[in-house]
Amino acid sequence: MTPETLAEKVLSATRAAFADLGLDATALPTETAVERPRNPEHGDYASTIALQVAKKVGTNPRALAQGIADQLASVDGVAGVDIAGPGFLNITLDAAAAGAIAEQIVAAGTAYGYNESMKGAHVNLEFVSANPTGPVHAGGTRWAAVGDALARVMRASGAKVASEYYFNDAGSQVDRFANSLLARAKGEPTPEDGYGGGYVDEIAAEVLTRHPDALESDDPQEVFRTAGVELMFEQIKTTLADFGTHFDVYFNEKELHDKGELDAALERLSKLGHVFEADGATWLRTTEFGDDKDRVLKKSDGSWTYFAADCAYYLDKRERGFDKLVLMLGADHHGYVGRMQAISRAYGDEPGTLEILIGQMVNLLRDGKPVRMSKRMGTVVTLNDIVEAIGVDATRYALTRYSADSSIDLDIDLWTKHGNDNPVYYVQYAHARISGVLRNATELGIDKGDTYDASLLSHPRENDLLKALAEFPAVVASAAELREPHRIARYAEDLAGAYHRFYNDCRVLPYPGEALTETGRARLWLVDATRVVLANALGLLGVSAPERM
RNA sequence: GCGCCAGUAGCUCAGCUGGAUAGAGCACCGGACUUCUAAUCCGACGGUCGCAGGUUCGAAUCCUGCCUGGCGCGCCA
Repeated sequence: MTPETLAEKVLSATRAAFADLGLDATALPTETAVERPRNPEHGDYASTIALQVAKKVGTNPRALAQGIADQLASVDGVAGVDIAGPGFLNITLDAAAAGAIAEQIVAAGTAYGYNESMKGAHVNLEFVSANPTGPVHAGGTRWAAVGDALARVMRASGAKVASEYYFNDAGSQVDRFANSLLARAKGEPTPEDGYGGGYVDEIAAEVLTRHPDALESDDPQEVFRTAGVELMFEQIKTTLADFGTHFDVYFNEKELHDKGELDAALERLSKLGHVFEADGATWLRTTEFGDDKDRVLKKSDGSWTYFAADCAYYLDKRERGFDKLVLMLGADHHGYVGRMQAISRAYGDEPGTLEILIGQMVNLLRDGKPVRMSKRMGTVVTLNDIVEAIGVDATRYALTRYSADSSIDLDIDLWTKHGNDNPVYYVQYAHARISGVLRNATELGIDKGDTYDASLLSHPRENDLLKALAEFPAVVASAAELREPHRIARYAEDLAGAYHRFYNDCRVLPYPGEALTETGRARLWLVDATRVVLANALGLLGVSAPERM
C-alpha cells in the first residue's frame, strides 16, 4: 500500500467516524497525508488528522482518533492502529501490504515517481541567461544545475515545461565586449570599461582565424562584435551541453528589437494606460503595481532601456502560450522582482503568472579563503573550472543539494581533495552496490521470477527501505510544487542510507553452495526497486547512476 | 534608510505549508571485513534552533520587534 492510498483510507475512515459521531463533515479537509515517523514505536505511518479537525468541530481529539482508529482497523492491509499523545494515529501495515510496493516500482520503472501534481501547467522556465560576454561563471553554474533539475522535476510532475536561456546580445555590455576583443586583437591593453581574462584573447584570436582581414575591414568593431558574440554563444552552449543542461530555447534579445516587439510592447502598455512621459523620457508606471519606483522604457536620448526589452520579452513568452513563467535569478538581481512583477500586472495577468525564484550566491573558497572574483580582471571562476576540478556529477550534486535560499560556500580544495566526503558518492555507491548484486545474481543464474511473497519482507531494515521507496512520488511532487529540487537530493541520501543499512543486515543472494530462498527472492525485488528509484532520483538531478565504482 | 535571503551540533547544512524525544554528513572517540563492493554499517560524543515577546492543546516552523552576516536599491546591463 502506498502512503497516498493509506492517506485516502484515513480520510474516508475519518468521514465514517464523523458520521458515527454525528459531526459536521464540512469541517473535513479534501485531502490529507500521512507522515513517516522517525520513531519506530510510532508505527509505519502516522496521521494528525484527528488533531487537525477536532478543534474545528469542538470535539475531543482522542475520542475522535478512537473513532477513526476503529474504522481504520478493518481496512485491508492495516495491521494495527494505535492512538498516542493528544490524538496521533499510529498505523502499522502488514508486511504483505507494505512489501507489494516493490513490484509496483519495478513495473513502473523509469516512470516511477511521476505524478500529476502539475498536470495541465504550461511552464516557461528561464535560467542562467548570462550575457554573451564571457563564460558561464560560478553563479550561473548553480542555476544551470538547479534550473535543469527543476525542469526535470516539474516534467515528472506532469507539467509541460520549456527551459529557456535569454541572451542579452543587444546591450552596451556587448559593445564593451567587442571593444575589448578588438583591442586585444590589435595587441592593445584592455579598455578601462572592458573585459579582461584569457578567454578574451582566445576569442579575439579565433575571430582573426575566421576573419583574417577583420582588422582591415570597414568596421572592425562590428566584425568583432558579431563574430565574438557568435563564438561566445557557441562556447556557452557547448559548456552547458557538456554539463548536461539542455535548453529547449535559446532566445536572443536582438530578435525582439529586429521584430519591433519593443514598439509593440510599448504601444500595448500605452493603450492600457500605464505609460507616461516625463523629463523627456517614456516611463512605465510600475509603482501602480507594487514597484518602489517607476521605470524608464525609452530614455530621453530615444534609446530603449533594458527594461523595455524585458517588457517585450515577457509579452513574447505569454504570446507563445505559456501560462506560467518561472524566472530564476541570482540574489544580486533580486531588486528586479518588483519591476518584473509590475510588467506582469500591467499587462493584466493574474498574480502568480510570473514567478521569480531568487537563488543566493555561490562563494568559492580556496584554502578556506574566499576567491576574489572580478570580471574585468578575468579572475572569474567558470563552470568549466569547477567541473575540471571536481567533475560534472559532483558539481551538479554539490549545487543542487542545498536550498536555493542558502548561499553556498564551495571550497574547491575540499571538493577536490576529499572527494570521498562528497554525499554524491554515498548515493552513487548505493546504486553501484545494487548493480553488483544484480550482476552477481545474473552470473549465478538467479532470476527473481514473476512474483514474490511480499510478506517475507518483514525485517525492520526491509520495512524502512520499503517506506523510503514509497515516499518518492510525494517527494517529487513537493519538489516541483515548492520549486525545491534539493529535496530530491536529500531524499536520495535518505534512500541510499536505508539501502546501505538493509544491505548490511540482510543477505540477498545465497551463500556458496546454497540455494536461493524465497526471502532472498523477495529481497531481489526490493533491491531492484531500490535501483529504479535511486536511478530515477539521480536522473532528476542530472547525475549519473554508475553500475560500478 | 528601505527591501530580499540567511542565522539550527566544533564545521557544512537538512527540517520551516504548526506535531511526538530537533536530524544528516564531516571532524573526534570506540566497535564490525573468511561472507552479495568497508566509498558501508553500528555505538559514543555533541544543541539557550541568533535574542526577546506573542498566537495555541502544541512553535526550529506562524506573527511582531531587535541583533549579526550576505545581496540589492541607476534614463547601467
